[in-house]
Amino acid sequence: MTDDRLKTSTMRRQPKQARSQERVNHILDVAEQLFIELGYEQTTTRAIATRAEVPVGSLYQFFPDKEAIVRALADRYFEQEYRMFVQLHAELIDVKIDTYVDRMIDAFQHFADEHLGYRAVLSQLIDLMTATDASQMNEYDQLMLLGLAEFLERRNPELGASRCELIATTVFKAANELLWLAFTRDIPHRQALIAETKTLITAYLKTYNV
Amino acid sequence: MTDDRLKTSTMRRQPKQARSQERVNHILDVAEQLFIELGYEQTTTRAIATRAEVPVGSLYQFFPDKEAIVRALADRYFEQEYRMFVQLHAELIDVKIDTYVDRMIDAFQHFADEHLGYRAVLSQLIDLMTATDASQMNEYDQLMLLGLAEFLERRNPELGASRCELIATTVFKAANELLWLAFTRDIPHRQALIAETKTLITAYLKTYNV
Amino acid sequence: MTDDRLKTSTMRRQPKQARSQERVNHILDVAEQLFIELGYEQTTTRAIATRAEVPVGSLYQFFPDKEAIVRALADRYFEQEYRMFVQLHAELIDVKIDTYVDRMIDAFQHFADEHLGYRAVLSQLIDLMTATDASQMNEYDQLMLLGLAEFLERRNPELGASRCELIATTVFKAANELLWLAFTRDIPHRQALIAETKTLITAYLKTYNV
Amino acid sequence: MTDDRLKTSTMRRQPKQARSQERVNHILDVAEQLFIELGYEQTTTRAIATRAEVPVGSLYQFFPDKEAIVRALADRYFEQEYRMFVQLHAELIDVKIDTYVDRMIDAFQHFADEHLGYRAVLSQLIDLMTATDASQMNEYDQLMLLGLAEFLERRNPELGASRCELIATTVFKAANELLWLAFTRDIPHRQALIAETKTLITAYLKTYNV
DNA sequence: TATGAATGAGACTTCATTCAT
DNA sequence: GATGAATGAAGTCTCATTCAT
Repeated sequence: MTDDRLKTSTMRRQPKQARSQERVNHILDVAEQLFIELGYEQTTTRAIATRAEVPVGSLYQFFPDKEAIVRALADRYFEQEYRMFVQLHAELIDVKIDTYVDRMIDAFQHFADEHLGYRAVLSQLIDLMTATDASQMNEYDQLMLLGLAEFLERRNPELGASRCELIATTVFKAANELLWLAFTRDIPHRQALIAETKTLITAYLKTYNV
Repeated sequence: MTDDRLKTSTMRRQPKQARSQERVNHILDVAEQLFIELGYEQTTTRAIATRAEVPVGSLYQFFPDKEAIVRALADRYFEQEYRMFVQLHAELIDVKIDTYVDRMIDAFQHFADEHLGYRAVLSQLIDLMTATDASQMNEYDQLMLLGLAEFLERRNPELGASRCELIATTVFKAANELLWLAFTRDIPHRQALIAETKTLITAYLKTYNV
Repeated sequence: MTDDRLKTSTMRRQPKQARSQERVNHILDVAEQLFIELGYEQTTTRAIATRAEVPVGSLYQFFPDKEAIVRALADRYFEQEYRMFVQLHAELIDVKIDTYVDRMIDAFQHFADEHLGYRAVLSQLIDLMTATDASQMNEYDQLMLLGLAEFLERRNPELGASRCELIATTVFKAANELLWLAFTRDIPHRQALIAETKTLITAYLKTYNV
Repeated sequence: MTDDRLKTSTMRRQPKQARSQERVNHILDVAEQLFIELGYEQTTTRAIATRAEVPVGSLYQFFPDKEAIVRALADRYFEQEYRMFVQLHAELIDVKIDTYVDRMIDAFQHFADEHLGYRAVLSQLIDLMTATDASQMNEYDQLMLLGLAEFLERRNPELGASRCELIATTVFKAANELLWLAFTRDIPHRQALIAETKTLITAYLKTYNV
């Protein structure tokens, strides 16, 4: 589980100076907000530039095109989420499965709570990928998945690596979807849905004695 | 659980003649294909019209605008899916839960197999709704959900109606997401993932003794 | 001063039956209303047909194209206005000029009062003519002008025919414009403006001892 | 009577550089010509752009939409006309009324002579206003009107301000209309009509001892 | 004769991206 | 490097008119 740094291959110029890095982050913040408000297609590069108070020309110095902005935004999310996971995972390495599930789900929910643009950006990212390649997970998701898989295998070595990956995938996707759904509900329903999610995942994992 | 009528409020003119109905369906088929290939925004009304070999004007005779096309497409999916569910649900009313889950999931997978545009269309629909109201489920999904909830309550009346609805929601969303994921995989992985989905759902429902 | 009948050269088919004539009039009524509400260009032939509760096809049976509708409408106005003028003119043939001006202006104002579409239609007519030929007066206006000119000449034969035509033209145009302006004002201002118009015209005509 | 600034609120971007200002003027010149030739509705933005040899995009950089072009054109006229009036009015402040009328009318006729698009543009402007608010005069016309009204009151203070405004309005409208009419006539008739206009206005004003 | 679905040219406008300054 | 005016292809949608039924 190597600790990767932010992939920046999508950026035109790696800002060397702190000042530029700030600018890039500011642009991303603005873009995130606009994507949430208007959606990707309805958000114009000019709108981003204007709201970020940078000239369009400058924006294009950091990002080769509009698509690069979503990608950079997604990268930023992935990295943060991944960091959160790695740290919590280390803390929970020895607790029993109910606790692991409980704490993890709470953590992811908390993350989503604070990153409202995540879904808007992600769904756009999926659209962009559809147009080109296919639905491959991003590197960080992959890493988290492997982290969970290893964890499961360590707990029940009989399962084998590939089976554990499958289980991890199942857990991730199911939990992820339900967490998103929870977000669209009011607080009481949200709590209930999150509790169910925990029940679902725990029941599943228990069938594998992990 | 009444058998509802095709919602056509999104259409400008309800085609009365078989000829026109055919045309509308053909337009929807073409639109579906293009949405899959290019995504909603990249698909132009002109492209739809051209590929469907109808003049744009005709297209606009049936659909007031581009958005109405996605909505009509979604309606078409929802209705078909719902019909499928109702019929199968009736057949499985008395089988044990493992079998119910097994057969249902197979059926939904089969449905998705044959309606590749479903997801592309749905995700766009979500974007459109975000712009206006919020993430409310469509009528048909709602009906299916209630169908499942009633089924659960009949099996274990102690759960109560609202709890059963929550469980049903959880099941639907989790299964749905995993099914979509399965779709992006090659056949062997897909089968494995579907099997896991069944395990997941069954384990969950068993905790409720249904 | 021959009494002309409605010019119908612009109509495709001269409705022979009373039923059709009614229909044509109804279409014109509706068109008038829509031209007032929306303007000529914004009024679609379909809108006219729909509101008139006739099929578009039928509309095109009476009018070769959209332009023909404005023309027919204008003709209708001209004829009515002309009739009004002829009758009043006969009544006033011997009164003194102040009275003539007073009564005539009141009459024209009354006419405009009851034909709100007049100006909308007329201004469109002018645009249409600009595109083709030029600003020639219509036949009925011409007839009214000659009527007034003859009247002036009879009162002061020294002026001569052509001079009287010039004076008549001046009177007509100036009065007409001010009457239209009066229309855009609220009632008190309107009354004042009409009084001024009478003063203006009377003062002018008195310089010619008519 | 302050000398007002060019109203440019209708323009998207106030061209700061001489180069851009030239471009805007050129676009307006071309638009004027096309409005004269074809009328407002028949003149397409593309046609304007093409004839002006600018890309459509550039046109839309200066004008938010087609309507803004007519408005800007009208503003240009109003301002020029107003300047002309102010200057001449100052020169004629002490002459007797016959001379004032004579010189003013000649000046307005001369202005119209050189601005053939004026009427086409104005009549469209009226249509546009009808759609929104109502027939309110533009600022410059208002200023000219007040200028004339003050002039009249100074000459005959007994009339009072509001009465003088009414007289000024009457004079303006009547003269304006006849001038436009004069334009549609050949030179000899035009001269005659203009002479009559002077007679009309002078006779009228003399009834007020100004 | 009556109908109204069908047609498709073309209108207005937007916006990602470039490049001269 | 920084700027933002310039570009023009392309998108959505309208509507007068026709013509098969």
